[in-house]
Amino acid sequence: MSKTDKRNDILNAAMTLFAEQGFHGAPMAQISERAGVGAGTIYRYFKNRDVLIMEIHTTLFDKFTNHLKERYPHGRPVRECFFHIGKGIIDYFIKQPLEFRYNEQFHHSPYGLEVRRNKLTNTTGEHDIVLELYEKGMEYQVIKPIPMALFFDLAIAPIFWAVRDHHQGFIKIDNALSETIVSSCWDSIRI
Amino acid sequence: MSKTDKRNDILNAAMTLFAEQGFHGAPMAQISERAGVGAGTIYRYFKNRDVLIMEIHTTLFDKFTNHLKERYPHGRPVRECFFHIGKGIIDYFIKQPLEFRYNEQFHHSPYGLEVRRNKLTNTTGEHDIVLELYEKGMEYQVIKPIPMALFFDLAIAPIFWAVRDHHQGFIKIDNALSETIVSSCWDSIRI
DNA sequence: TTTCATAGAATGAATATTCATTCTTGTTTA
DNA sequence: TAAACAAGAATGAATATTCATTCTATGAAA
Repeated sequence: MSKTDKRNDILNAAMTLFAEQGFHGAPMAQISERAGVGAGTIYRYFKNRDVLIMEIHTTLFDKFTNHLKERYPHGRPVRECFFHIGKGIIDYFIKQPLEFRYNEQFHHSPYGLEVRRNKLTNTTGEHDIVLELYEKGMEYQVIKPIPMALFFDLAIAPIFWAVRDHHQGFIKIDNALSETIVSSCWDSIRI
Repeated sequence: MSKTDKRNDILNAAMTLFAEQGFHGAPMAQISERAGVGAGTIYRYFKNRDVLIMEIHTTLFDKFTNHLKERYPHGRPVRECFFHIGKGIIDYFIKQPLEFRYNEQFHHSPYGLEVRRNKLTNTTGEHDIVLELYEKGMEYQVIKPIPMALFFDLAIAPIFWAVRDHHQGFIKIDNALSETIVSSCWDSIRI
């Protein structure tokens, strides 16, 4: 087994256990067991628990944003871009329950706040498609004149809550309902 | 000091510490210290840690719903009722940062899922004003025909996210912005 | 009024457990 | 053979809960 294999096993095991049981329900011993490695081996690949948690996040985040960027309708109207993103988020996380749960855990932990803070304050750097959408929407005056953070809240919050409800069995999101959700979010931000 | 005083001291100390440091950042010893009681005393009033956490939630929840029910415009149009609730939530949690943070912690923990499950499945029992609003909206066809859980998601999620952003300093919610937020949520659910 | 007895409230040191991290020893690879 | 890798036992710190003991308030007895 190659070096990267083992590293991946650890990442996967940890992601699954954190998703299923929360950060505090998954001790390192359990992670190592599930990954099929010794407890000490984890520390050959990750300095400590926190680093492991952050590493999982960046790995998942990259995978997720790559998915969103696939077939992204660059240059098309703001509304169309918004629908691409909204439905893309739903599609992705409906198919990936564990990644979704990991994400939820992460963003409601101290780690998550840090990340969000960087995201919202560092306008420089990373080329974020949602941020770009906001700026374009403002420029062409197709969305309400509201602060960027609020734009995120209105546009994204119901989507995540709805996906959560789907996974918890409160609703069943099919294509039609997905359309309804994104369309409703659009109604809340469009002028 | 009366018996209820001491119980209240414990509830308050625990609520504050849980809000500030999360459930896992506040050991019982710290709670007892802050409450000004012995470590063992907590266990005279609460069977164990979990019971304490649940008890805080029900206490806060009662307080919160009572606030929402004050001057509730019974019998008025659905839109007006919705604005009362939406702005009521914002007002309340802007003024009560600690209760808000406790709430967030709670609802993103295993305890929270349990509570929400009961809420959405037990249609009998508690007389919930948001539920009533949903049914009335359906009846008069002033809101979109969507599942109840999704109604919650669209109507409430951005409000909570926005309040969180306010407390984290990303936006500043004044009266005007509060109106904008609730109005935007309304746009997403109205027909 | 003062003294004593009692209930039960309160305490916090002691206990038992859990868990991240390190260390020692053995194994594989180059 | 030397160097890197892996395993899992050992360590020590943290922490929820318990429980033997102390304290306090009330009221009866002297």
